Amino acid sequence: MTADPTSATTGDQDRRAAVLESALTTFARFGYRKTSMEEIARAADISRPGLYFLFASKESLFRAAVTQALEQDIAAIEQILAAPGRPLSRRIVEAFDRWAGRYVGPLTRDVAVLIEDNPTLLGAVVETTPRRFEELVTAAIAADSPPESATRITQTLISTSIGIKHQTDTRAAYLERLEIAVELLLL
Amino acid sequence: MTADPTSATTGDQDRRAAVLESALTTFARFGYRKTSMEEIARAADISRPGLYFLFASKESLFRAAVTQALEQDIAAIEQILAAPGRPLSRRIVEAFDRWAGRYVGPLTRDVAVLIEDNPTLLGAVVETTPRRFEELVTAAIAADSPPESATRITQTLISTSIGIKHQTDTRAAYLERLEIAVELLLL
DNA sequence: ACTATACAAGTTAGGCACAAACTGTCTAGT
DNA sequence: ACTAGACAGTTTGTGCCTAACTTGTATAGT
Repeated sequence: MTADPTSATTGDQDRRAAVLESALTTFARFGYRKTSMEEIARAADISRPGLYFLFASKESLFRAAVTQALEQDIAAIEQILAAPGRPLSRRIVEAFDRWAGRYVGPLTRDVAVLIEDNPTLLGAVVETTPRRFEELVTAAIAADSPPESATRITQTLISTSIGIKHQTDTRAAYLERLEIAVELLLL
Repeated sequence: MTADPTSATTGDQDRRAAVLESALTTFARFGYRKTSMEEIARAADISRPGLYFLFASKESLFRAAVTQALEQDIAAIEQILAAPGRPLSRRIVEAFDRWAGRYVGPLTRDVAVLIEDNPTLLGAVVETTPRRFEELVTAAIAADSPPESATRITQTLISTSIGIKHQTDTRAAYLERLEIAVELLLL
């Protein structure tokens, strides 16, 4: 008998996840076109044919990398917003930080641009995930506010977050401005 | 004796202003580089050498066009915010509409990008005018709110406006979203 | 106070050949 | 379940040339 197939599958998925994570940062640094499969393989410490063993093509790899990052972000945001002890404004700020603040820094600040610039390469995830984020934030706010104004507060906060992302260069600056906006809008 | 020099000078300035206005829309359509002096002259219904009689170079023409537009915007915004009868939120919305909503439409939506893409061509106007806009809005809000929170409300509104500008395609959509934000932030 | 025409100097665009790099696949090896 | 190496077919970058265009100016005319 060989090794337990379940753990073997888990090992596969771990490897895939690790490759996708490093691949996304590589894509973020150089953009989709200028990132070669060789560079991705080197960053993941595997051979280039081995990379093709894990992913059928560069395009599907890119899709998987973005999808994984978005799903992990959504999962983390669900956790953050569900934490019962912390005040609402604190949870909202942390949710936005995970959603947008992560992608402000000089290194990975182009992930958002990367996604926006290649809409055809990515499936419906790019459309549905922001909507999911909006739903989560709206639900969290609706616990403390009338539900009708919760959607308006959420939409305004999302716009504000986008604006701040364009105005600031560091994650700290983004957070500072966002905290003010959340404080003003959640009263 | 020849014609009155004062009226002659005024005529010059009117012609200059009209040329600058059409030149700005032409720049907005094709960008700075791809707009030729011939096109600008044609749009202004004068000859190309005549254009050089009014402006020494393409660069100074561009600078003058942007400067004039910004100064006219600021002047109009001063008028809007100073109108005593209208409610504050209405005046704020109209001020932002003049400041940013004007540059959302499909035709002239790239004026902001145009300005941001050519920082070296433009002098300090591009830095000082947004600051002036912020000061005007802050002063208007400070009439109804504690001055300390007025600056924070203004900064947040500016960020929100930038975000909405990136999310919407039409001036009407921009206005709709902005009105919600102003209503939420001015309570 | 302009227009029309023309011109020099410089920049840009298009075409084309050729070298380099990239993707996706295969084979052999461990 | 991989790695190393190699390979075909295609895409991409580069150097170079020429034609077209652009800027700024000058001249003559009204």
